[in-house]
Amino acid sequence: MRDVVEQLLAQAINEAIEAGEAAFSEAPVVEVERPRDPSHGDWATNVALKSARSAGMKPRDLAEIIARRVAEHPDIASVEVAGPGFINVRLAPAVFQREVARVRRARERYGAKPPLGERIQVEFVSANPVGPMHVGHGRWAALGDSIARLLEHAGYTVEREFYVNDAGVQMDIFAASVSARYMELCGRDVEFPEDGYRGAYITDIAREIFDEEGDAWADRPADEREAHFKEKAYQQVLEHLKRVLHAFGVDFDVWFSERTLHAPGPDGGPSEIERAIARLREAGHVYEHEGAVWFRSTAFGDDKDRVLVKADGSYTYFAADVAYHWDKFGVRGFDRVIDLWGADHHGYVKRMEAAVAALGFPGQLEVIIGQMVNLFRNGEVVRMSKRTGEMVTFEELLDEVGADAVRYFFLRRSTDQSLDFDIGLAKQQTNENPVFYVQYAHARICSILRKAADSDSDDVDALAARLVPEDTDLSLLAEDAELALVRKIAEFPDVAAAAAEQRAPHRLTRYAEDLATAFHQFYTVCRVIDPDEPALTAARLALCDATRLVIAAALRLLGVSAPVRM
RNA sequence: GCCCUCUUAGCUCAGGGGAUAGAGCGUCUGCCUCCGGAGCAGAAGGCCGCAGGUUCGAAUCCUGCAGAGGGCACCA
Repeated sequence: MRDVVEQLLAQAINEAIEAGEAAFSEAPVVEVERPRDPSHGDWATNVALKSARSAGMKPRDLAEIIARRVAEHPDIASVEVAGPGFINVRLAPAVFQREVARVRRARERYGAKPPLGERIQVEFVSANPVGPMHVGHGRWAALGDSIARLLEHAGYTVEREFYVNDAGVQMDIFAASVSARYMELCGRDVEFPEDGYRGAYITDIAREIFDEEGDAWADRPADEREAHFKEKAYQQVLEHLKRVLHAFGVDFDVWFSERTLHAPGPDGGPSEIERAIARLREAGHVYEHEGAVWFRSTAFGDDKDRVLVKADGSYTYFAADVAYHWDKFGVRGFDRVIDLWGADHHGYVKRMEAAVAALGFPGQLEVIIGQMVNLFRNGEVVRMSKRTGEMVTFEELLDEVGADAVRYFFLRRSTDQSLDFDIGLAKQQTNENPVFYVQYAHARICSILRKAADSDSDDVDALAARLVPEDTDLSLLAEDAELALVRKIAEFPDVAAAAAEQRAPHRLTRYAEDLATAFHQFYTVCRVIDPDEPALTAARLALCDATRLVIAAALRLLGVSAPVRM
């Protein structure tokens, strides 16, 4: 709706120019906004304030000229010039009434853009496959998936990717830890690795191997045993990750193994890491110093240069990441890549951006830093420590609270804000819980549709189609509460577009709550089903149905279900 | 020491350079002969951390300061 109003105003300005009423040394750019105060109309623009100088006129005089032109359009109910030179526009009810029909036609595609032909990769979670997901990973999962949904809605072609760090030292420690627990189960006296993982899940994995394969591995050489256990345990953790994420409504298109970057090329040639470093070297961004190979990242805005190959000849984690990002851009050809990292990785952003720029894709990597989750239970902090193993895993949280509430709460805060999650509150099914407030509005509408159709069916789409014919007269929707609700509905495309552009799903949670409120207000004031007023009933059912569809659309972008009953 | 994020109502937080700064919770007052009260209406509550600057206009942009959290490896 924003673009329509902007176009209308731009057209009015052009008419004024053609009529010789105004001349600009610089072409005015029209931007409209929704006034905070509804008494100021549906949309407002400051174009007269902005371009008064280039027109050589007083802002208010210019505003008057534009306003007079705009007022002639049939979609405009009224125009006024206010304050220093704002132009406030009120749209005709017919504009909003048309929007109800548009929603019911477009359904979940309401506000969605046609394909732009631009491919974006969103990489998120990417937890080390050495243990269960923790609660913070859950937040990245909700965030990454919702951002992906928003981008798809905005017309991008999106791939979701999970980077599996299956090649590093962490994996060795992991294997050694499982091996030690296994030996304990076999009754052998072994020392647990000092830096090993002490979580109970390590013992669980060891027991599973023990139950399956007995104590046969106890007498084999340690490195052979650990190599075997590494793969077994790795597969188990990967299955765990996939299962939990799927239960959370998050499914990745690609699980990218770090090992493939270290492996020799298809013809036995250099690995992807070696090729990526060679590429940087050819571009002149690599030098040697004290036996190590360095990337001159300072040339691209980093604080200091970074090591790619250590003096002992092994690659840094960063070298693998350079190769990984070469693969994203150079091999797979994404137009844009969004990496979602935890706050503890923010120091890594500059060097990664530098590497991507050096590889020839400046500005195409976007790193989003998500803040942490602090877990509470009824006001008391729940401590989480991976080392000691005393932790609430994400799976436990999911089991206890449920996917809908967890996702909604994780998405309700802005990304750069750390999040206090209270398990007790999220489980509460009361008005303190915004998820239920929104879902309740949806279920309530479904109940109205069932009642109007005198049916007990859960197929509300079919009920709505039957109850509201195509030619329903929507001009009967004229009460304040009705128009306020339609206005809120009509905001959805702009809100979804802004949320996508800003990578900010939390805007949608707020919108969903506002929409639910507008519906409840309407419902309190207007009786929907009235046997004496069949035409009005049909119009109001159409409005209810449009509300239902938009609530469902908003929740879908958040990855939260829209229940038909509660 | 350097870098990143945050600081808005009693609490938890929204706020895309604009008009009288918003929501939820909490507190107080009302609304059920009627489609789901998991609802609705109203009241009280603010030096937008502090100080400068840019602008016709700043909670919003810039600089400095203070406070909170996180990060600073030839770790991953």
